[in-house]
Amino acid sequence: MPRIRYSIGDLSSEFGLSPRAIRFYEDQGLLSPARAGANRVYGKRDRARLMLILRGKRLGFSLSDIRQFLDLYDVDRTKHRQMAVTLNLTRARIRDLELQLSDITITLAELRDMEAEIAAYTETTPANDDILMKDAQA
Amino acid sequence: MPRIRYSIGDLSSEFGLSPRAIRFYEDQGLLSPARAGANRVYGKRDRARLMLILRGKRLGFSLSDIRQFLDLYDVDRTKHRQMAVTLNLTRARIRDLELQLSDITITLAELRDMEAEIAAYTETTPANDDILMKDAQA
DNA sequence: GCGTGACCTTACGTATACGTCAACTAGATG
DNA sequence: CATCTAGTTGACGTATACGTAAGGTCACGC
Repeated sequence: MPRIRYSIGDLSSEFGLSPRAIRFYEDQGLLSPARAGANRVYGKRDRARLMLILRGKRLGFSLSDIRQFLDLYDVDRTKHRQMAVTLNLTRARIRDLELQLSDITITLAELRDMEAEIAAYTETTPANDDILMKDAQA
Repeated sequence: MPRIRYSIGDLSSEFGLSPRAIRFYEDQGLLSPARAGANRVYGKRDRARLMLILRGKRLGFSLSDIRQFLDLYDVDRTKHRQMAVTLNLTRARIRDLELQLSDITITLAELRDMEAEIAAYTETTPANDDILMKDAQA
């Protein structure tokens, strides 16, 4: 069976984040490891929570979002409230990302136009005119 | 012919940004309006620059990026250096956005999975198990 | 007894783009 | 004259997620 006690360095190197970051999550109330004297001692549960945190981050949630479902994850035995909250946050996040997606798509199109025009310009090398001014007119 | 002198309030309300923002651009070296006493007086050129700034922002460039081509825009008569720099910044930005795009696409897929699973879960309402733990295992 | 490594706390620094006072001045208006 | 409006500068506040000293503790090995 796997180890069940980890130092901050263990988790740090296992997951490739700084000890500072892990302590920061604790400051923010996302973790609360046991202590051996002054040293933090993480158990299986703490490690699982850390994995949830990292997953949440990969999905673009803020630490306070993550704290929300992490808190519920502890308290709510039936998991219904947790599920509901998580679902809400998830849907909100999806909406965000969908917006970003269309923004980025549009912006990319503009930038590619710009790139093409500049490239064409610098190849033919006329002498004057201004790409950037294109839609910056009154 | 259109007006050729604008107060900070004129530009502020025309473009829908705060006077504070406009002064901030000046602090950052993006603008340098004339003065009438202590008051800022913006000319046609300043207004054009402000439009370039806003366009740059829409395209997601940082103010320091924008300052780069704005600086060159003034000095470089032939525009070759400006074009080159702008082209580089544009291509870098395109790479950024392409990365973001794939990140978002992937994340969206994950989130939609998550949403579906949670929704299914809360409908059938079993009693235990944990969606979030899905890939948070050792 | 001493150096080393891993850990600890406190607390300021970083980046970005402004927001938000505070305190003051100049010009126009009633 | 009093007030209102628009403008000015300076400086601290905001949000996020840590980085980065600086200095101290503790166990281990030699």
